[in-house]
Amino acid sequence: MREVMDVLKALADENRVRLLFALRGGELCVCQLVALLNLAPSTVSKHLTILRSARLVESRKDGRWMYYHLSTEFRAPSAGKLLALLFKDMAKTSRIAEDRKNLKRICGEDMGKLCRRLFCKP
Amino acid sequence: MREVMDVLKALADENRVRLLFALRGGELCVCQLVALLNLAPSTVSKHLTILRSARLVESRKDGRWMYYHLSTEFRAPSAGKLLALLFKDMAKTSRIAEDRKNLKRICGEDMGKLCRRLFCKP
DNA sequence: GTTATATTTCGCCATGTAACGAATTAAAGG
DNA sequence: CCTTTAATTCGTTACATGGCGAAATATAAC
Repeated sequence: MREVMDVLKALADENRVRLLFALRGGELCVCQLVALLNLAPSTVSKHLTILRSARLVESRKDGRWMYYHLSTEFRAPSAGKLLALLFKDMAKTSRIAEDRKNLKRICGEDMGKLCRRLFCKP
Repeated sequence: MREVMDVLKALADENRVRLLFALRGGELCVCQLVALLNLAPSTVSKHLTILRSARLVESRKDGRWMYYHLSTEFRAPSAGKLLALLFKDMAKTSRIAEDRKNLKRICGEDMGKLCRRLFCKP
């Protein structure tokens, strides 16, 4: 029961659901996810840790950058199917549509500049 | 997004998931659900309210008794499928197995006695 | 109508969680 | 090496949530 509850608890926060949606298109760097949610890096990092503990995402380090992607294999049985269902349901909500638009712009930006911007938020 | 998040938040508590499981077999009276979870009646009532706001359960009043059952139609798209998936995943966890056993016993008991027991917990 | 009974609502407390900024770690680049 | 930079961990704060018991509500039984 613990494992499934971890998944359900991980899905109970809107920002984490937005992260999962963003990652549907492929792996993304933490700085891009920070730009998307417009939250403090430390906050986003914590959310990603929670998603990873629930086995919903995996990470890969490339130099200074950390990339996150959706888990290919889920320990919790059929969490993948659950996500697929969720994605289908929510794909058309306004917030997700907005995110998709923003993400397109963010992915077009230079990642160096993006990161520099992260550290001088007033 | 709000509607789906309501469902996900409702599913993020173990006791509420246990309630949903218990209701799979058909409608149950509040007092039976209280006996199952072994929590204060007010607490169980609150959980049921949350499940109802998420449109996961519906209620029916019969005299003094209030019966709850799983929603037949879910406002949040495919919440039903989501539940089905969940049920399939968790049916074999020990806690749920234990609940199933207890519920069988509880349903055999006289409901009047059950209710009387609720109000003299030390 | 008064009492008993089943459930819910309310007020409270303890714990959990999301957010931030500061400090820390890890890897490049000078 | 020392600095810069990307990400995480830590410490704190504010707010959400789960739990209880007491009071309120609604219905049946007397």
